[in-house]
Amino acid sequence: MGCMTMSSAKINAAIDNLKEAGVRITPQRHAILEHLIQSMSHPTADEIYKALEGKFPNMSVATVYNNLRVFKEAGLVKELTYGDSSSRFDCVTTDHYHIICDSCGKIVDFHYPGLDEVESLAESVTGFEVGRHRMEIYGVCPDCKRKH
Amino acid sequence: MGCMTMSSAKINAAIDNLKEAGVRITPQRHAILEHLIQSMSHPTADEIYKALEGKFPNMSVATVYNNLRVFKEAGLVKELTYGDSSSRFDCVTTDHYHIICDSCGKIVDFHYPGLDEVESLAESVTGFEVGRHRMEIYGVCPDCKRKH
DNA sequence: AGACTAATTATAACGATTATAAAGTAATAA
DNA sequence: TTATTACTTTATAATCGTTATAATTAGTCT
Repeated sequence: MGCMTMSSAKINAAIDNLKEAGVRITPQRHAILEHLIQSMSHPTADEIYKALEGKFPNMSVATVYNNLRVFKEAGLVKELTYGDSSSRFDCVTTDHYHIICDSCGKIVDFHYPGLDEVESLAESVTGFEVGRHRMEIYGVCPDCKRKH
Repeated sequence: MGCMTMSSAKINAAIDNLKEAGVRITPQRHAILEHLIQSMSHPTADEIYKALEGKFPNMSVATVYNNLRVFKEAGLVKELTYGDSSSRFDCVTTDHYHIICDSCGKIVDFHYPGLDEVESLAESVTGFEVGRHRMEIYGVCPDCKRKH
């Protein structure tokens, strides 16, 4: 099974998901979703907008934002908010964390079993009812290490 | 030893720290630092600005931002960037994490030994040279639980 | 005091995101 | 099929946090 085939399977699954939620699949939505799934990066709204302006010369940047919100509400996409100016968007597949290069900004996924222990400690110490957590690791990626 | 005394000890320590780094202690800087240390919250730049406009009716919001940057560079203050619009600022005392209420936005500190294991796993899996990490836990605080 | 440097102020600019209103498109009902 | 309705996109303006700029003020050092 080739790479493109896997991508289109993911796209189809996502589209079915949206249809069930009563969301119309417009050409723009399809393209944004496709771009999110096929690009291995974690693009900003503007990057998506620019990547698709060839296919959709008249698409508005508001359409990108609107539909990213729709996808978020459907649980298909997560918004990643780091310190820098603009949000990045990540297709929700399996749970994973991100490690971010301080030097070039590259974001790499990595898996870790979970941090239930931290959550339950926080719960008992603070009295909160814990729902979720976020974690990012920062460092220098192999490429940037080599360059220094 | 009363609470005010402890606060002023912290303020003095912070001021000594800045002086050693060659930073002038202006009245504005003193007030911003004092507010950051004494307020138990994690204020935004605008909240600091508004809190001090009684004492400094002519202070510019740029002064708040400028000095928060100075404090950050001196290692006295950490900028907290969550998904919402504006950054929050936290005096660096001891290492701690934050737990945030999804309902009212309250931020509570909590301590946890550390997540060295996660860092070293990430390092070996990704080839990054890991420097630090951030983590936040989200949930519903006791007050908001009661209200529902 | 005089010269130099740093800090503050007021204001304008910037950039990401959101709101608005008009026009287009698809779904549904008569 | 046509009319009605709701949804979507587009273009544009507005908003808001933050940063840059230039002028003024204040502190430091001979």
